[in-house]
Amino acid sequence: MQNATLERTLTAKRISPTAMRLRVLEYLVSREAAVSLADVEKGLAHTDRITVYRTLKTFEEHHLIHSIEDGTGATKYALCADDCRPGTHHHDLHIHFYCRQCEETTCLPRTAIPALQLPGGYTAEEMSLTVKGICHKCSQP
Amino acid sequence: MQNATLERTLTAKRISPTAMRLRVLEYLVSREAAVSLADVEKGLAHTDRITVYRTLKTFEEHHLIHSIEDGTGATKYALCADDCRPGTHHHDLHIHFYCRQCEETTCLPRTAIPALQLPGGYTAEEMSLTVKGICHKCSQP
DNA sequence: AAGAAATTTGCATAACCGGTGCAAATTAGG
DNA sequence: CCTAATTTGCACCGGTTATGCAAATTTCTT
Repeated sequence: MQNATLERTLTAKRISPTAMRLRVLEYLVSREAAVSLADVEKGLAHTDRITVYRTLKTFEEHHLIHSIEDGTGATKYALCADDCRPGTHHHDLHIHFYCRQCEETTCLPRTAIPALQLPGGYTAEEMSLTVKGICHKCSQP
Repeated sequence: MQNATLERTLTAKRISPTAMRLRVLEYLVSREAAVSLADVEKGLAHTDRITVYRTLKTFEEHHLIHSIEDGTGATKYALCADDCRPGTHHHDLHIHFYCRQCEETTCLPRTAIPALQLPGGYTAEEMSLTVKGICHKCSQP
């Protein structure tokens, strides 16, 4: 992806486009599956783990990425959909699929979570639905 | 709860009723919300963290309790419903509710997860749905 | 363009959670 | 009651998340 495009992606979310952040974002868009902090650290040479950690936190605060708990112990991160801006941010209202074969976690944006009827008095603000199984790539014969 | 009742609960799941396990189980049934390893450690005096850890693992293996990832970083545990025995164990197929006010996680067994239609090629084996918001206790005026 | 202010980065360091190996203590079995 | 198996407690390890602080970079102002 063009550097100018990455830069516009950051400024659109009101994130100062520093060299570090451009590198992390470039890595994120190059990966299809959700990535962990360790993944980014390994994928980018000569980077400080703490800086990557804070970069991801900044991205998350500005709703450029969202975090995923897939049960592996390490928090994963994935780019938000384009229409995921503050105010209409739907808090990851899609399924996260963890494949126990390839051990990758992916977002399934086209699979909406059906509306739930919570017991009286309960108010839902966010929800996360993680499904574990075999993904379509690993199901190929 | 009577000690004999606790003991029967353990033996029914084929767990040897040692003193340690009876104490941990007594603590679990006394708590309404899901508890973390640290909670049990703090709730019971003169206990070794590792022993509690392994006790919880044993309980989980024998389907007496199930683990919950509520996004707080620490794994929580809650007693399984009575009909949750091996074979018909439904892998926590109910909603887990995390209240950001009281910071407690509870099971909502009467709120079933609606069936999902996954994209082609994907096979679901387990799933977990965690809802974050305000619980009925913290909604009281 | 230059200098000051604010932000970002990198290093040290630590808290916390989950986990393993091994020897002592406890429980179960004959 | 004595032996074998299980359980418990201590020492210790590793990974992830996190904070404080000084240096470097970026942004703002003149």
